[in-house]
Amino acid sequence: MLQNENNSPVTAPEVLPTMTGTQILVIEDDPRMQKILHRMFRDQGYGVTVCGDGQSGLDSFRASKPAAVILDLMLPNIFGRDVCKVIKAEHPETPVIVVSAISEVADKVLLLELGADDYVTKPFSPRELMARVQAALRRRQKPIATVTFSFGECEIDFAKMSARRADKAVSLTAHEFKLLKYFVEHAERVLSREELLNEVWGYQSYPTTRTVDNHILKLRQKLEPDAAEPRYLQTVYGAGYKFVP
Amino acid sequence: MLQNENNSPVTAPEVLPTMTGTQILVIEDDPRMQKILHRMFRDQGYGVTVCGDGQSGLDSFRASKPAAVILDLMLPNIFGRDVCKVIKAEHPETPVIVVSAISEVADKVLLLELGADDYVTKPFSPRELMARVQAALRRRQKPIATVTFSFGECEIDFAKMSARRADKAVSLTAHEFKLLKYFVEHAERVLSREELLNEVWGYQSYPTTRTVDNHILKLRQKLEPDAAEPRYLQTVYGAGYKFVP
DNA sequence: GATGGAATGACAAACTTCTGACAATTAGGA
DNA sequence: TCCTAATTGTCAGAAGTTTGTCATTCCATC
Repeated sequence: MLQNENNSPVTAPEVLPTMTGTQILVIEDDPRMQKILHRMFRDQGYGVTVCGDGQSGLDSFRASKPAAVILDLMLPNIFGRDVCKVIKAEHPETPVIVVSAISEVADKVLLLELGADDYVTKPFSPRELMARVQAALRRRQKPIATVTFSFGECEIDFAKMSARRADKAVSLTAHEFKLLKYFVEHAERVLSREELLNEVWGYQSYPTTRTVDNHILKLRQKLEPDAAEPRYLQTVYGAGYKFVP
Repeated sequence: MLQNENNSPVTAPEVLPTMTGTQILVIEDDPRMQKILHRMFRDQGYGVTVCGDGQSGLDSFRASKPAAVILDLMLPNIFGRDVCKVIKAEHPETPVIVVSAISEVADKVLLLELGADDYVTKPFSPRELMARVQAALRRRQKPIATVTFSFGECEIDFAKMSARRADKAVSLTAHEFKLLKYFVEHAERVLSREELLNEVWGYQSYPTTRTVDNHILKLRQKLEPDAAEPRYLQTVYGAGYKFVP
């Protein structure tokens, strides 16, 4: 279903069809290692993106905002260490686990100086890498301690990107999830449309504020008991919206 | 008069102290760009200082302590990167957003190494720069999540835009919150209608002074134990009003 | 092309703000 | 103390904004 299954190297970002699950970005140039890592994480239920070089890795990182990055330090084009630095600068919360052949203690220090969260030296056991990634993810999970969040008769699983209302599955789009997540993470606070546009939609696109309203509408229709009388996604007239669980 | 909501007191949950006109320092040598940036931030309600070179920029920075710095990397005299370094060394909390023609990843790394908080590459959309500045400012004030203020039997939460009196929810409009916030921030001081109109209503609109009275009336009705005998929002005959908690 | 999500535009509905009039109050001088 | 002028309180609609909602268009993906 994707080229990692055979042995050809992947250079362009390869996103898996199955978008569910926590996203892991693997930046690795060795085709064999690509394959191993990909299968490993996929089998554990993660979504995996594999990039063959630093540049496409960075691009993919910006595009998909993965939950964690596995980075091989031996990369063409850009040095792995620079990739690490940029990622850490742009998004310090994202755990970066470095895979390398380095064994020198001095170099390990350097590594951690780059901002890497952890490192695994080749050759490594898959289980060790997996354990370290999961540990790193666990450490980072402050904003939403539990991957699932409940309010009223709704239950949201942000990791699985699935939602249920009154025990019936409700399908939300990617944007709707993002928006809902931002609300959950900033519960009770009044959030202006501007802020929502910036934080949820990002800086590249500039939709009208009407867009926000529309998505709120959709969320209400899908999650509120009575969309006409919103209880959780409240309008704050003249200011924005706020989420009250 | 809508999107400057983000820097005006109530709509974006802001920190209590010093809410009047957030100051932005623009260090940019190109006169045309100076004009554009100046107008842009001014229109959004920010106070703007523009400097044409690094040295005066640094001087201004030290003198006025702006809330954020917009820095063009192509500067005469001192290199932009040095300006950035110095600012970050002297005052690490101040967000520095770099504007440059750089697009190379390697250079971006360098940029972030300098301590810049974000960067925008030319040509950029004004909205993107604005969005990034606002995002940077927002990030800086996160620690103070809820800002509540109490007086008498009233409790105000400016972040949630909610108010209670004697444990009963009271609904205030956006303007009423803004006004109340300004009073809270300048407690005990006599505030003239002129000042209130300028600071709370902004420079775009020019309502009559009767408007202020009306809003005071509303606030009194909603928050005072006896609106006819105001205790907290006092009238100072011939001068204005003052808030006494 | 067909599909589904996202964005936009338009219009009505909901809500807030403003205005102007008049009443009530205050200050200060006769 | 009384009177006058100025200032402030209060109210009810008018005027203006903001939001809900739907239909339509756009866009990318299949």
